[in-house]
Amino acid sequence: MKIYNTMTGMKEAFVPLQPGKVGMYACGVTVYDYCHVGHARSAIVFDVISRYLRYKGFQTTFVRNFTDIDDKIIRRANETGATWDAVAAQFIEEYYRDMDALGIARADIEPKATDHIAEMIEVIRTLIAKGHAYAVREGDNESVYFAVDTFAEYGKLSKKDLEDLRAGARVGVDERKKSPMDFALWKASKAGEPWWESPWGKGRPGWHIECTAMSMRHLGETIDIHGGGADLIFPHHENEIAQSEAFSGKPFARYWVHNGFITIDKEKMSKSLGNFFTIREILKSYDAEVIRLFVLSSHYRSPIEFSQDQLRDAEASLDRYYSTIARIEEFIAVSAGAAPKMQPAAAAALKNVMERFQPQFVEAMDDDFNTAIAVGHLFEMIRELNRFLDTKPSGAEAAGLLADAREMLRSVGAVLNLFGRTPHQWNVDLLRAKQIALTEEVILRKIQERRVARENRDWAAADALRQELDAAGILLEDKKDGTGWRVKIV
RNA sequence: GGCGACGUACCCAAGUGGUAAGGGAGAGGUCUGCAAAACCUUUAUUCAGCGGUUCGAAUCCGCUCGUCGCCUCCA
Repeated sequence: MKIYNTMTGMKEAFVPLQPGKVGMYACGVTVYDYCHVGHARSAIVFDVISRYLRYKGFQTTFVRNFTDIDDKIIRRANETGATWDAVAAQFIEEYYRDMDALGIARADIEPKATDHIAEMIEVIRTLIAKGHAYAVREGDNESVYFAVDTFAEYGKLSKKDLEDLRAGARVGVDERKKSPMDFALWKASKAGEPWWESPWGKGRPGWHIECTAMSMRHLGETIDIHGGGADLIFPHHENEIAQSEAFSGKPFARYWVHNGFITIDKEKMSKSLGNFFTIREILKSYDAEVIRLFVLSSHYRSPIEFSQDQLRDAEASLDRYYSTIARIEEFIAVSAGAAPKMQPAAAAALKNVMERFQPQFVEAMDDDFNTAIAVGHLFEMIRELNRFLDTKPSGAEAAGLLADAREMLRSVGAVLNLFGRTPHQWNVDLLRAKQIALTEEVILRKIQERRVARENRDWAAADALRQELDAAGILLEDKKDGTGWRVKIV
């Protein structure tokens, strides 16, 4: 298995610290607002990575944190009149609502920054003792900064040169810092801000220190995989490395994994640009699985352009998948008991694709979690299954083959957490996602009416019913043993 | 200004040395009472451009053009 490591800029063979075990930490969200599609991408990517690691047999411990204390949370609290911890609690809840909908599994450990203040203080103390950090008085309390000059390898992750950073510093230089690049480990609390008691008086943690404290507490001083969005490379992850390695003297993470952005009109989707869609907004008109497939159709490091067209593409692909599964189920129900019949060439072609399917999936995922290729193979299988069905086979052997194929798709789909529903459920859920004002009951009644009309060879009445449903967004499919319905895509 | 990505058909997208996956859209066909789905055919002698290395390059190197990201909070 190979993983692209941001640290080296290369795909590397994945060798965990302890054979068979993986410790992985992904930076989660700061809980001050609803999540947007960019957050969804990151969550989906690391969800799939952890699922795949388990699929490969690694005993995986996955930690994803919540940043529940920070300037933005405090600001939000001040704006809304709520307390800072109420804001955090609310948006953790909202986060779970969105992520649960998207099929993001809970991480094994989901720590909160504020539950690890003691660990952070311990790390900061040691860093001061080792000469890597210094306290600066601010009123009655002190702030503590990490002295970047004491960590010779600073910049190794983001490939930045300390001199360039200084020269290009765009932020107003804080007079109290020894060097402009020094960053806060601990912030003296200002009036009205939340605070914790510390050796430096009343204060609160800086942003980066929480990940060091939580990662070490839950996974040890060196972990296998540390991930997050590409925008965290600098300064967040760079600073984590500096403080963590200065503290422990050991490598902090062996593989650094960063997902690419979601863009709109080629620009990064972000709060500050205002060009974002919340997960919740998208879920008003698309099924959650559509978002998942949209994300997993590209490699996790590539930028993906967000648009309605893209979502519709993903929706059409999913519909194709579920339609094929529906065909298979129908075949098994209807034709399995019939006289055995299979065209040898068609059966051989299907068997061939089936044999290659799982190894190809593993090969794709082993190559830096290439879900785009994996999804490609999945749809090749779909095409082959349809081809086979078109040869009109029958009998138990054909049914067995199709059942095996369906099971393969299901088990591989589970790693991506896709394709988990029945075709019927997919269509029922689409009624809601597409806000179609018909219930399944009504649709079935219309189909019944149309059946009667067709039996009477009243084609005009039958077609009128078809058109009526079509106008509402429902397609009817006449088959040998009856008429089925599906939600029209696009 | 510094650093780093990326540029593959109408659209999306994989492909990091061996002769262009897959999906969508379009056109034609098979099937169908009409449809739909599905399948078949068709859409890049070519991978932003120009040079170079090589028996061989979309893949490696150089330059040019274009787009984006990070350098400040950001998934």
